[in-house]
Amino acid sequence: MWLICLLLRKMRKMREMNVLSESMLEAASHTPVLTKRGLSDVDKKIYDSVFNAVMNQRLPPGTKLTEAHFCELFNVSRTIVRKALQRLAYDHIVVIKPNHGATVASPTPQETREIFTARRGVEAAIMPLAIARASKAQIGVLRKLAKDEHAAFESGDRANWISLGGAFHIALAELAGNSVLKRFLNELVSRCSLIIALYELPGNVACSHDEHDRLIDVIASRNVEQAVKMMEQHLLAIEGKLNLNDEKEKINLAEILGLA
Amino acid sequence: MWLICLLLRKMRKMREMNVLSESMLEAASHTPVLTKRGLSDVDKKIYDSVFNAVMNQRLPPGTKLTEAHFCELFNVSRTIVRKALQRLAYDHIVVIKPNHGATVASPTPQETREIFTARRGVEAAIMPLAIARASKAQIGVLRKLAKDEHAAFESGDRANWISLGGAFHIALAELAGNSVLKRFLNELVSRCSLIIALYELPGNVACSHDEHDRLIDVIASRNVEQAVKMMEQHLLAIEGKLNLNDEKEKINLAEILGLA
DNA sequence: AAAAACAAAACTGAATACAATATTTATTAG
DNA sequence: CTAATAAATATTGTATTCAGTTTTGTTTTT
Repeated sequence: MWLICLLLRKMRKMREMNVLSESMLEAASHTPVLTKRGLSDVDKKIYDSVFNAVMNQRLPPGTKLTEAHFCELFNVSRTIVRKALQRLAYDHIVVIKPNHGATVASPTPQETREIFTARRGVEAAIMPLAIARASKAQIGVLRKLAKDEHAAFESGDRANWISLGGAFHIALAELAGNSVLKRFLNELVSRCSLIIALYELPGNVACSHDEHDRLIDVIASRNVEQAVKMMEQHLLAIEGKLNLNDEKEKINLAEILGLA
Repeated sequence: MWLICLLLRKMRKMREMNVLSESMLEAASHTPVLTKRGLSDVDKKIYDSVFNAVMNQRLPPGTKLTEAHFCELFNVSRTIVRKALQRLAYDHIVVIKPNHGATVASPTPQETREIFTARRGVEAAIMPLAIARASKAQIGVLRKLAKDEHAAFESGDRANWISLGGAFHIALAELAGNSVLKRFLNELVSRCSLIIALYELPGNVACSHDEHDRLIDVIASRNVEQAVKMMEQHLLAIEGKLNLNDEKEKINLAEILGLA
């Protein structure tokens, strides 16, 4: 009995205490020490490096991000590292607990539902603006993105494909020409990427290629009402494919231990 | 001729270089040095103090916020002050320019339009959620807020009245039960308060008391479609009362100098 | 007298140092 | 050998220090 207890505790730790390995952050150091002036820029590099690693699912949720580690990797003081981590925390990519440092966020099912609800709202607000400003050329850009996404899917590059799926939505926000909504969507899309990494049922697809294509068609036809509706359906479909029962953890632990 | 030039330069400086005076931040120091442990909390105090001062229009847009000043006021090191200022910058309450420090944000007309557009979208997303969860008691809370708002208006306490006007919308977001949308709206409402301070035509009212009352009626009747529409109208009305011509500055300078 | 150049002060940017807290490892009693 | 305890280590929180930049004030030059 105590053995199971011990194992359970260990399992929980293993899950929560992923450790940052350098391979997770694509070689971002190699700072050629050409920082002419005191100008920083490095904090942005750290931010992007973590952000991209999370988006591409190289940094799994729960991974501990130790400040000192980044100091080595980027050759800066903790001052800079902390700045980057605090910004990441603000964007809900990482979570900072006082005296416990930063870890990659792992949204709960409840949070997930809230995020998707918010995203539906924001994308609904974006759509009419995007349609109003969509030129032939810009629709071409969207089509290009959908094509790339399809290619990534075919080639089996799952991480890249998820990333491109997000890029399509970001491009739409860009098109809308509202920097506030774009920033909101940016946060939501990246958090959704995190969520998909956490909750997507294996073998399932997050965002089918055709749906984006059909969305582009409706946008091109400038049918606002239909476009908004289709976007909502699209997002509901993505959410529906997640495994969001709140008892995920329990179930997993049970099956890992070969019980039940 | 050079005198006019000099005056113009001085005027511009006066406008942009408001100086933080302690009276602007309601007595927030008085730290009884009871910080038992290293636990901070102070950065939140600084954040709130600035935030409230901006919301209540005690800190006008453009005011320079010097780090050292806050160090004295709150008896902490610049580390803490910087953390608070960076968070404020993230929420677009203040703007940080490299090597120039933090100043209270002064949104441009273009930004203003984007903020209001975003706000219409976010509030439209919030409304159905709020209606779905609105109990009798919660509607009572809304009515109480509207009443307080009316009282503040009657008593001529303009700052408090604007603040309460925002509080009504925040309460609605709270009711919706979506923390993400609530956070978005929080940012938008506070930025709108800033904007009203900057752009509202004197003698105009930002948010008429009756409108909130009528909104509550529609919410109580659970008519989602009508409520969304009314909210949109309400926000458009607020925006419409602003003086958003891009040449505001030029005009003001000219009339200040008594020319034209 | 106006403009330019220089000097001083104020302020921000970033690294380091020190203190507090958490986590791990070692130790010892049961 | 387990469980509890204590030391050691690692990590975060905050203050201080030094360096670089901007602003301000003064002097010098034309």
